[in-house]
Amino acid sequence: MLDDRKIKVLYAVIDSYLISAEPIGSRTLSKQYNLGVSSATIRNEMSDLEELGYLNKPHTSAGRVPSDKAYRLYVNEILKKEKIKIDIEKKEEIKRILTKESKEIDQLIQNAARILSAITKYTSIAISPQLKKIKLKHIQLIPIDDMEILMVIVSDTGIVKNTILRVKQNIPADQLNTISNFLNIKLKGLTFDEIGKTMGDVIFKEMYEFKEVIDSIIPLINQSLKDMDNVEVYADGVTKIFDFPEYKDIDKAKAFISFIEDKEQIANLLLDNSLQNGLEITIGEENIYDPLKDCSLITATYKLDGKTIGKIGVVGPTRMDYITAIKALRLFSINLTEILEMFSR
Amino acid sequence: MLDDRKIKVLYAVIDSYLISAEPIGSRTLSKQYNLGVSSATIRNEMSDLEELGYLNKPHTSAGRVPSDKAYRLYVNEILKKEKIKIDIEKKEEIKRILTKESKEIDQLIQNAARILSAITKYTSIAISPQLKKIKLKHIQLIPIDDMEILMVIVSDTGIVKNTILRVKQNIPADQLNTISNFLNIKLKGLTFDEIGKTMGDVIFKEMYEFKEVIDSIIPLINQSLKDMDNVEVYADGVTKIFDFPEYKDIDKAKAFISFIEDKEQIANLLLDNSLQNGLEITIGEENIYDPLKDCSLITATYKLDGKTIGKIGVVGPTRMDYITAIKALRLFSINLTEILEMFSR
DNA sequence: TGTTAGCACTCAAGGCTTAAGAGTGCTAAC
DNA sequence: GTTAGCACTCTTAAGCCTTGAGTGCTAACA
Repeated sequence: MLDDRKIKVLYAVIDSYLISAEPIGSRTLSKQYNLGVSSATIRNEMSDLEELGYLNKPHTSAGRVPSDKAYRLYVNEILKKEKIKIDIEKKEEIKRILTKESKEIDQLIQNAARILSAITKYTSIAISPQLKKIKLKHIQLIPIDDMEILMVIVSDTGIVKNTILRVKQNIPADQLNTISNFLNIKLKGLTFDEIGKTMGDVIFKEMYEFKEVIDSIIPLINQSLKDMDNVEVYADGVTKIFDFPEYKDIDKAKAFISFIEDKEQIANLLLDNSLQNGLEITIGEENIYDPLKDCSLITATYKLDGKTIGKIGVVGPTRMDYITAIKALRLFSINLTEILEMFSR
Repeated sequence: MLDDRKIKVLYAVIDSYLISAEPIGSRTLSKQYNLGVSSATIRNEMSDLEELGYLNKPHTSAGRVPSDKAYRLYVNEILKKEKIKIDIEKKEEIKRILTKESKEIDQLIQNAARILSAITKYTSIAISPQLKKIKLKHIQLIPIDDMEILMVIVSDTGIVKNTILRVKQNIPADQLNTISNFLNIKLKGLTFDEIGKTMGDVIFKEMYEFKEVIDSIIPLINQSLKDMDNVEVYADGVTKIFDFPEYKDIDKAKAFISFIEDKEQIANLLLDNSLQNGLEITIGEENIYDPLKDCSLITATYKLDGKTIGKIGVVGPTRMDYITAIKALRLFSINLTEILEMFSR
């Protein structure tokens, strides 16, 4: 469908537009790119490419601009050719920094978002792991006051969460200890999902002697688990969007920043296609969310125990430097997975 | 120095500018405000006011605009006259919402920032309490793995912090328990400041039998305490700045948003004058930080045990609705203090 | 003496026109 | 099939003019 020369012309247009953000015409193209044919011929090819939907004209005499379809072709080709080898040295350097600066997982993801944005010059977004998929490593109930119990939960990824449970009667420390130990034995190694389901059954049958105490605690634990299931959303480099001429328009910039600031929406965005594995690129109109319809979103997942547990990505104009962005995301995907592996050991 | 009529004219200019954001001329002023004199007289008064530094002219034929000095006069007058009675009903409603939606202190401050921004239509910023000033309620060391100990710290405001300590040798659970109990007895009720100072002394003398174990833990605990001393910074409604015509300029908007996004800078800003008590208003050039030099910043403190432990504020154009903002901040100051009181009980 | 009307003057902003420049599409010749 | 040439299109920037809001000064008035 697209012969060799058409591809060449198309790539030249894309290349030029990635750099300049200006529509390009046949004559300029023939001067700047050594295509071996005259501007008139290029003109004809460009006309064909427009008809095929790969190029757009902002107006009659303005030169042409790549369409989403063109970027899609271009990106698919990049991915196919595996041009994108990550720089091992850079990877290791970033891994060092991340490991050094991050003591817990939330911090790790936040730092990753920060560095990713700094490297790519685009806005970065990320979600921290969904607890549902993470395994319990330790649970402990600690008496604080007469009516207050601190519940501490440690996951296998090193995440620690605590909730203060307010109970109606005083529960002696040794009872709490016994209960803690029991819960540990029964629940250790289960995901939070599984805990949610089995909790009721197990407890009521086997811990009859502490029934009264447990009755008052169990709903609180369940509630706490539910509360914990919020994924954290991080964004960094939001104002980088101002660097792109396509966002010189204040309303567009506002829409973009407002969108990124809305953590809930970003969570939905990143949880879409339910953490499907690997690298994902959504170009322009392919995006569901309106403010992203002239952006491209590139995301990568990170894993633990072979299971995808979170996502990190960059957002920029469709005219973005896909190669750099893809490289960076591959790199972070691998690094995060490796560091999480270390954390959980 | 300023006679009655000058004040009247000045206030009319301010009033008009607060609403319209446009420079106002003598004729328009005389038509819209019932000042009882002709535009020519107003013209003379405005000329005087300009000479005195209360009015500025954007250019020769553009009408006049209040200066920072004018706003300062205006604001001082507002504060003096105590015009600003807070709406008890509204206060209680917000208190209800805050109490309902906030389980821990960080969440409380974040929610407060969110609601404050929604009410005032300005960008809000806040810092969570500085741990230094907060008292320890409970500390517990929990064994997790062979080489890992979880340290949980509960403050009197209900803040819970944990750190995983990695130690070199396995420490038996009962030893950890003994140490925990000892630490609790010795440190309970002290502020983190005081703990940092006395820790070394107390421990080494009295816990000789666990010296070896403690030697390996103490530095880790100290480090953790230091790590914890980061105040959290929250901002909300950042994009509200786009609603003001003075920020239609993209570079100004970028500078503003970049500034607000820089949490460290905001922390410095709010920690300035070291949490001096009460309401504070900084107008335009009074601000130290460049991006705020045409903004006004209004902050209020919140307290615990009579001690100021944090700050919340709004940032807007100097042309801001001071009365609403001041009312809102008074209200949040009181509410946060009251809710913290509840939390710590 | 303070107030006011009147008038000349200033300046920004918006509208119009024009010219320049980049580009297209078509045609005819190579 | 490729290319040169040309008429045509459309945006952008510059220049010019007009309009309108506003100022400051002067002279007259109460």
